[in-house]
Amino acid sequence: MPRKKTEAPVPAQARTIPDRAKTINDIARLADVSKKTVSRVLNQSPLVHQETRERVEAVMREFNYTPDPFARGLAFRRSFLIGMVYDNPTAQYIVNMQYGALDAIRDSGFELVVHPCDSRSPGYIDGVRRFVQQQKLHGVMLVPRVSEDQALADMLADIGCRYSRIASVSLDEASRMVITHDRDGAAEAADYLQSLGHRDIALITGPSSYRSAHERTAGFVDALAKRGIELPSTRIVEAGYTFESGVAAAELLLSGSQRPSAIFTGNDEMAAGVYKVALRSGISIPQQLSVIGFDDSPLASRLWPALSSVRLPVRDMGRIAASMLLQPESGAAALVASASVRPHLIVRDSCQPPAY
Amino acid sequence: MPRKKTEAPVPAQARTIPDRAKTINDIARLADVSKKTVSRVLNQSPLVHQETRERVEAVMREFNYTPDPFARGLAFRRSFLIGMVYDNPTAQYIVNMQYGALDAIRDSGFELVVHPCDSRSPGYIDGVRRFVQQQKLHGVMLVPRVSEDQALADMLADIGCRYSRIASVSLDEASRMVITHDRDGAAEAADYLQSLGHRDIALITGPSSYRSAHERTAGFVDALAKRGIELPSTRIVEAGYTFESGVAAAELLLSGSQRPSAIFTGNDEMAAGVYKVALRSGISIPQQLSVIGFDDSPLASRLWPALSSVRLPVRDMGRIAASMLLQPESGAAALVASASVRPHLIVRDSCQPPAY
DNA sequence: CTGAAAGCGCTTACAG
DNA sequence: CTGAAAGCGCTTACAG
Repeated sequence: MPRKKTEAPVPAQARTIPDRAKTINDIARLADVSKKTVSRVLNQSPLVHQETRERVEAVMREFNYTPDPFARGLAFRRSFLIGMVYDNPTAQYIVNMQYGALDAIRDSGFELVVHPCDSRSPGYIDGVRRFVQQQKLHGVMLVPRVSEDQALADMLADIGCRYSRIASVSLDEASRMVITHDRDGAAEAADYLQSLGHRDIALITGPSSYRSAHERTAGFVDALAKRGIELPSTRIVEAGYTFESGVAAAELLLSGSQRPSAIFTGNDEMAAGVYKVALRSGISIPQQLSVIGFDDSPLASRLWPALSSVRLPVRDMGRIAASMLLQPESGAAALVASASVRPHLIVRDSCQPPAY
Repeated sequence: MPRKKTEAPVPAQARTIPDRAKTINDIARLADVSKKTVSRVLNQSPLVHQETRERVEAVMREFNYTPDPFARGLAFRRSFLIGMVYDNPTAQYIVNMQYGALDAIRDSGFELVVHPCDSRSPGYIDGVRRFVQQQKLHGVMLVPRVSEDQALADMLADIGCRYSRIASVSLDEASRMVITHDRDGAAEAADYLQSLGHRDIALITGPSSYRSAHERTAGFVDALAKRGIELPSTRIVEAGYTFESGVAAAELLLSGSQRPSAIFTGNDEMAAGVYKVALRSGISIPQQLSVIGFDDSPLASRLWPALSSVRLPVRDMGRIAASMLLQPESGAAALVASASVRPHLIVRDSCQPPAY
């Protein structure tokens, strides 16, 4: 790739590139085009002669040129930053989602900016708005549970900020949704317990205000019903997705003389609560009690016996949600087909047939 | 705070502010000063008359003005972004550190950009350099274990990027260090076990290439020695900071007929491995075996019996490390006094006197 | 298909 | 203590 030093009658001086980062002007001079043409190449405009484009690209590559994101941000009135907005899910969930988003934006020139917030505080939507407008974000990923807040989505649409939402069911246009189908995962857990022979099964759910909790509960209850098992309301306890609330719910379910032979919990934290109550009461898992969690957090394999749990492909979810933001408006449709991810049950050592 | 509409003989037209975000020009016009003076107020220059400053600030407040970070970034050749560079510690650690950093930059106009990397891959330092230069980062926080890599720090110094390092011991100038004193935390664990009456104690360490592992080991061994207990080399097993490696190490230590009465592990993951082996072998915790972990991860309280563990104030560490980057060069000294954080033992249910 | 001019919203020299 | 000019590195709008 020789530099065509002698091709054009450009004075030597004009070819002298200072020893600092190259700018669009340097590239233009070296490629014997105007900066506007370089800009066109940068922005993939079709209005460039193939030969010209190649020459410009060669120079860019030779000098390892990347455009200044701040100059572009100023001119475009839009940055090359993707925001991730979330409200306190578990740490592993956040981190996996971040890895997924970073997978998607790697080598794209975009970067990831994080914005945790408290969706119960009154000013949180304003906080997100300031964040988005101040940083001129290219787009934001909405993670459960803020993804379920229609007022937030409305605000973003209002200010013209693109976004993608990750949720257990569709809440928006397909091009903005990553649907996780939690219902199917819960159904798989139900089928598995039924197939092992369990009939007296209990359920510890997350807070009913969470869409995911609702979906997981419905998926589990419906799948059991389909196999002829009706859960009495005494076998369904609502808890708060926390370890402590799981402990309290388990105490309720395991204290009576009529114990269920299996418990499904809306997440792994609450399953750990069930473990605590069972171990402390001398109820052995899985011999006397089968347990299934949801999330497949690291906790699941750390517990003993290792907890069977429904895994959500969180990293994939993050990758897809970020990709949706990068697509040009028109290309979003192409992604929709893959924008639906499926949970599946990871079987470990916490279940066996009931001891009747 | 009435707008002094009639004070200066400015034509009405000049006071008409379009209905878009205010710029420095709008503020200048409204405050009857030049944009340069507004810029001075923005940058806290002392070269502004007190009265002028107050007038400008009032206008800024009235119109909720915040400067455009991209325009500033372009002119300053430096952004208002803080980078966090890390190499795969546990999720909770990362998330807590992020919360701490966000605590520090809240309302400062800065934002946090995350950059996980793989310090074993050959090009990782180059990757960080591109990240820093491309985004013109204001500074980066180096989290263990990348914080221990002198080559990384040298590269950053080389390109003139400010940074702060979080590590168990001092590795750099005081103004760039948050020192976590892991040694003291491990010593506290040793003292506690000794005070309970344990004499035959074992240690599962992290990889010797990690500075934190070295410090935790040294702190534990030295504190025991100071109390007259020498650990034979057979009681010290090096593992990999992972659950699985903890299982393997525990199998080694718990298989013989001469079992130690207590085990201290370099992190909670490995302590969970000890739990697994003990539970599966019918060794009851804490009756037959006391265990102490390090990190106080969420896992610690989820295990049963709840694991005593040494807590590092990770969020504080993140807050301090980010604050150091925000200080003007001169002000860094003021922070040094507080830039040293102390671990402490959280006592739960995993230890009791040995059953001799 | 290509380019010269003006502008994005700030700052750094340089004057006064 | 304050300001007019030029510039940061890109893009948009307009010509050709």
